[in-house]
Amino acid sequence: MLVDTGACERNAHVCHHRRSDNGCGDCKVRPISVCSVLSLVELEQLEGLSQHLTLDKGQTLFGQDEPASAVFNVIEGCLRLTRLLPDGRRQVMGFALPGDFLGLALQERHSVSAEALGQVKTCRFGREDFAAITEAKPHLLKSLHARVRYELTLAQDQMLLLGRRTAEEKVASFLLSLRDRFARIGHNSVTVELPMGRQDMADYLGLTIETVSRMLSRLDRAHSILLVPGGVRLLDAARLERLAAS
Amino acid sequence: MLVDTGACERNAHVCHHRRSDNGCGDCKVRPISVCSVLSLVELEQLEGLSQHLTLDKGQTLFGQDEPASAVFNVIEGCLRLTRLLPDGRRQVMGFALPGDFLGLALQERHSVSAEALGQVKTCRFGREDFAAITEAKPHLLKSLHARVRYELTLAQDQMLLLGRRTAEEKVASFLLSLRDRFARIGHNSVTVELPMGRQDMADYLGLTIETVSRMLSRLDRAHSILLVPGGVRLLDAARLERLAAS
DNA sequence: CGACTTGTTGACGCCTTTCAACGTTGGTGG
DNA sequence: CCACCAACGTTGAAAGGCGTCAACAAGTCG
Repeated sequence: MLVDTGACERNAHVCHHRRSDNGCGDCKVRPISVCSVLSLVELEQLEGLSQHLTLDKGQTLFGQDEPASAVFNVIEGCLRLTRLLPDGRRQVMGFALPGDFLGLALQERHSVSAEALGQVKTCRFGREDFAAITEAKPHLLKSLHARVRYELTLAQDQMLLLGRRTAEEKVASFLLSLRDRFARIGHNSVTVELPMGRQDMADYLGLTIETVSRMLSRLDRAHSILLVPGGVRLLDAARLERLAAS
Repeated sequence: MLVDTGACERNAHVCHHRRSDNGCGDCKVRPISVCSVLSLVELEQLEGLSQHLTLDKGQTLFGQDEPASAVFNVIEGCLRLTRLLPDGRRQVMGFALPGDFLGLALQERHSVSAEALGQVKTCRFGREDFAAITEAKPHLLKSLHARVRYELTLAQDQMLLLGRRTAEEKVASFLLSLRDRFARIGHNSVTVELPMGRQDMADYLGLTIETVSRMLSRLDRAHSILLVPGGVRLLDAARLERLAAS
């Protein structure tokens, strides 16, 4: 379980992008990322400082307690953000989707580790570079600030869920929030993709894998959802909302 | 449980402080508050925009979902930050101590309600005024940004605690973290004051009041702690650390 | 003192975990 | 093509930790 500094990027595919066809101007996630507040001129300045970085399923972008040498925009794919207890118990702090920014906390060391749940494409900025950019561009700092504040309210939602909700409420609430997140990045459907495994869901919701499986089965039997390979079809979202009791 | 806008300040003692003996220059919590990054000149500008506001035990500073019309520095006392589920279940998101800043999330509406656990003194800034100040002073924005980022890692700690720790670990961990927080604001002692009731601790840790009471009794019988009126004396902090398993 | 709030303790019950077995899927190689 | 295997998911039975219910103690305020 040891994670070296930079280990993450050893097997990853790095690409210093020049003013080519995958520059910032063509970035798929620009409108939903922190970069949305930057002008075209500013984006050109950014291009030289960023690298594209691709991870395969299971690879680690950065590890817990590892020096935070960079921050990332997620362009494509899904990552799992986890924190470990010394005895091996694991808490998934969240899942990062396209448009999300990794490294908001920007401490000396990463407080979580980030692992790819499938193929992932990211845009990497060195820590020093990024600090200099935010220093020079107050509106970017404000955008980042707004994002952390939003993350904080999400964390509070999760604290309420972990502390005061039953297993069934947790699972129902999780499916709905995932649907909403996918909707916000353009992937709008009654069928919600589940890029993470049952164990990841369990560690996110403070449950065991068996309980998650049982609750999904129960919702399926009640025709609230339909379990499909790789995801879930929400048949009765209204009932889920009632269960989630938000 | 209805909370009117401004209801908070109806019964509170408001004091527009002028360049008197309790101006920003003499502020007890300045070195540990967000204001620590401001120069004396800037503090003078601030004084006209701030009000002192005193609450008695049980009074509400602001309520959940109430429009966020102001932000606050806590000068003295302790507040409870809570979020409510429609059915009445409650999660305490945190406790605010002197030097803490309330309203960091700075959304349209407050995501939590803040209630005084004893007599509380705060320094109030109108939302518009405060937005203008941060707009004009980038270093204040950076200081606020650093604070939210820190809050976010604290929230992650709490998520790990809520999701993956046993009742005993939760209580032990809570006592230690409270000791550390008091230490950081100058109140350094083996006897940890508990300004909140058992129910508040329970709602913070995702437990019931009975379980909190039982765990405290168990730690007391094991001579790890000594229950004293209004607080706890930590007799064997090392054992607590081991229990907390951080 | 008496009513009320807050905290403690015990007995019991239930929801979730634990332990275990089985089914399913996907990749590999005979 | 299919046997084989490992990883993942599902389901059942039993156990246990924490919640629920209830009684009691302690402190507070009129």
